[in-house]
Amino acid sequence: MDTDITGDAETDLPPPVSDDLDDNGFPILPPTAAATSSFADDFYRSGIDWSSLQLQAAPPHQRNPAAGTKAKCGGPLVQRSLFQAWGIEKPPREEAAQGVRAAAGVSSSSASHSGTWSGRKRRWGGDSEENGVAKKPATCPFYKKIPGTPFTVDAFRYGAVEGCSAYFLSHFHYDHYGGLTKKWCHGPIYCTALTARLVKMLLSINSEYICPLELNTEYVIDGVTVTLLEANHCPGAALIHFRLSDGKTYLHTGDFRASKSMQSHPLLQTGRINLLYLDTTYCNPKYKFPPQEDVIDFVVRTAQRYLKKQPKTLIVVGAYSIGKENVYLAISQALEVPIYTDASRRRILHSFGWPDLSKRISSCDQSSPLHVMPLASVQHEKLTKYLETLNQRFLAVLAFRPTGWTFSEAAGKELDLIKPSSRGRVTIYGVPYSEHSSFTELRDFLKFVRPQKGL
DNA sequence: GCGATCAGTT
DNA sequence: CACAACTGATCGC
Repeated sequence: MDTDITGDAETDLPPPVSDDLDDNGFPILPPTAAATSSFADDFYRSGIDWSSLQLQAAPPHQRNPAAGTKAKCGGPLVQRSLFQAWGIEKPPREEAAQGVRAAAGVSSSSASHSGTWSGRKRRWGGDSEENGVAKKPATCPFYKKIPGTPFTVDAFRYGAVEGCSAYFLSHFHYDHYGGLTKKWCHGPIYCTALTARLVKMLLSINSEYICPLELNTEYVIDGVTVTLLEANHCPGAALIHFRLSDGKTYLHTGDFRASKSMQSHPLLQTGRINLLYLDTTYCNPKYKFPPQEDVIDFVVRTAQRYLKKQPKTLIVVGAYSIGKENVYLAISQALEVPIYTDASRRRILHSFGWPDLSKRISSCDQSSPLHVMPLASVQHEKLTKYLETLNQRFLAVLAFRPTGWTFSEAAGKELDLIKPSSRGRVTIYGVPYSEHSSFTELRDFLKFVRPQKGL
């Protein structure tokens, strides 16, 4: 039977569901006596879209009712191994530990997000609740709230969040802005200027709610000092650094790709992060991928090679709405050709305000051998049709899918071992170009940041 | 018609 | 395969 996680925040213990252990041995809901309010419990109970995680302090202290409240009892954080941090002994199977993902592709619903962990479907969030609990959007999960502040991050699908007077948006990807519509009226939205432009342009949010912030600049918002840092994820993506009036410092990474250069930021060098909200998409050593520059270099060399053999080759790069720009920008620069893409993407790319990108964008598909398309279009059948469309201007297609995760061991370490898939005149390369941190990058970042070491 | 949610896709 | 980030279909009003 379904339980309602949308219930009031005061509901400490939702009634147990039928199958209450997932494949990894996590309690879906604490079996009665399980007084353990472990991180995993809270995590699982809080629903959906794990957009960022809070690495909580060591001892699973006294059960903390209302997982979502700001009564975060400020327990110190100790970062141990990533697995230990969530009480995962050892991944029983391969997919075991991968999970602690932020922002799983789990949609807004309050249902079945455990799919990412176990592949088993489960429902536990029916809105139509029997016992008279008013139906409302799923409650904002605890890990999207910043304790001790009236802030949430990437929490737009819960209507007005109680106690929230400022809503932060880490970056403009659907799984993070989901819920934002032109009817938004629950409070100011803080984000980078670039993200702000996209929010306004594509979601028609009323300007009065949009509050752009410059990177690397301190703002005092509701008594909290807030600084946005470059996240190295997609254009406009930011890490959010909070300094509370009591001196506590929190870092919310959103989605990010950790890098050495990040470590030179003054705010991260103080060693004074009390609480870390981490993007752990690839929180498993099995995910390896090379530095972005290496992948870009590989893509460029490959494109050049194909063009040499067949000058009438069309190069296609797949991309989501935003992200992966550097892949096609690099090709454009190396081959000295413009970038063609459709009108809607042109509008988005121009809105970045990046002259080096804007000046290379073309609106004529015949004039450029470099086309950017939605990832979903980068498949043999669609590209074959597309090629016909272009009417003899091109004789072959070389396409890249920057996928971000590596299935083949090979691609992780030796790019030149990547085998393309060819059908007829269409060749497709999956390349491990990631805009999330790899496991080792995550580990190095944690070692550097050392959330609350020694308190 | 619109938003919210679910299912499906690469 | 598994993953992020959609996209489209269906539901409820």
